[in-house]
Amino acid sequence: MTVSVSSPAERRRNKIRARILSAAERVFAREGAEGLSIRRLAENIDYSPAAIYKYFNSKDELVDELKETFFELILENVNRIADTSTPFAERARDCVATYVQIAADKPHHYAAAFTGESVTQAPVDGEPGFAQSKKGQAFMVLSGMIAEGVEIGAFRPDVDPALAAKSIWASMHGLAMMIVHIPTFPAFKIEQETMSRDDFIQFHADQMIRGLEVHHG
Amino acid sequence: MTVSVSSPAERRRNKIRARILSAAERVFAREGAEGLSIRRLAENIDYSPAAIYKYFNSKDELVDELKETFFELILENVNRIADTSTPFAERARDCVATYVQIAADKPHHYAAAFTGESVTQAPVDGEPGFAQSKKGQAFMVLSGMIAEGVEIGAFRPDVDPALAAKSIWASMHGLAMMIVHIPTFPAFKIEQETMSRDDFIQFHADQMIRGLEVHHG
DNA sequence: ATATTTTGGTGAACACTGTTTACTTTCTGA
DNA sequence: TCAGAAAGTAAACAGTGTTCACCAAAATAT
Repeated sequence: MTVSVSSPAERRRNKIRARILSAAERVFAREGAEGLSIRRLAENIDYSPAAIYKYFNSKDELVDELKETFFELILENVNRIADTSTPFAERARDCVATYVQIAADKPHHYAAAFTGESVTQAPVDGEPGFAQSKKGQAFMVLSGMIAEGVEIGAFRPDVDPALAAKSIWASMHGLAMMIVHIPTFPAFKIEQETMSRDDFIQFHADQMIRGLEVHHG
Repeated sequence: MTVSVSSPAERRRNKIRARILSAAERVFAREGAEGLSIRRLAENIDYSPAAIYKYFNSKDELVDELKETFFELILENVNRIADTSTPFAERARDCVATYVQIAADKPHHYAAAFTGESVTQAPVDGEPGFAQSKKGQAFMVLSGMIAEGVEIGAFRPDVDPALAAKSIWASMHGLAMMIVHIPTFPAFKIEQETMSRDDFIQFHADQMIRGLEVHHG
């Protein structure tokens, strides 16, 4: 084993890999996976199309890496909020809100992160480490927060945190997907008089959390 | 104008159109839009690829028709349930459950119905009749049911039906998408001990509705 | 310093895709 | 019967992801 953790050749290679990813990121953010063609990408970075295959085994692997770093971004933000000491209810809402907002900011990333997940295709034995994936980690943070809510006494004592987390995650996901696919959501363009997107996100988060709260009528 | 509402030529044409759609439906259900190629489709029905363009202007238009009839299926079922006289709470849950279940049955249809909706692309002026589309009608049914819930007194009097409907629709949509993209949802394959899918759908529906109910503590 | 192997890069091809064009055949309406 | 429309087709265009044989340069080993 060499003593230097990264040889010059290795660093040079990583640099080019990063340049490819960076160029890919730019066009992917605007046009999604369909719009990102190997040939166009190669032209952008002034290489031959085949060269890219020296750095990535396939286009799918390349965009997988884009998706993973995207969820890393979500995870970082959500985690940062989850660790603050603001009141529990606010904190929970803020987590949901930033999750959805980041999704709305990079719609192609978010949609692809789930869509590409192989519709209907059987999981490849145990799923390649959902718990390890950034997506899985983001879910764990959410799940942990809900457990905290139960401990604190903010939520009904009979809620199963793992179960409730899945339900809330689904609801969050739904709102994110709606915004991603219907750019004007929650408006339908017919109606002019509607709540702003940010307000609606808050409203939705409240609605979700209300389902877990103890009924203090 | 001819006296016969459909000439023999016209009927023949519709028959072939239907055969194309039927063949397309079969492969689309299994492999989605990507797997459905004009050439394969043409081979299935024993025509030349170009022939299909005498019946449809583009592949997109063809699959749009598949998606629309799919949402027609959802609309019919949800409508049928909404019109029964079973207790309100059950009825509401059943609507959600069947919506999600039909989505789970034809994952490619459901995913495509939203995914193809043009991510991030500006709506083509007023959206081509969302209220007229089967999707829009399905939303109206939901919205109506919630309004009914408010009148009945089952829901808090301060809920805006249109707003709540959007929130619930988003939550429904999220669960449907989760199931579509993660075939084992709500399990993550790591954990063996989990609630069954149907039970989870019920749980999720309860959770959503609880957010609207009056707090009878 | 020389020989050898690995790496980075390429042009050309393969097997696909949706779509269009020019052309022929078939059917239909007057 | 005959003009014109409709139905159907082969071939090509312009893309796509990917692979293969090949070459040069750099890293490694002798």
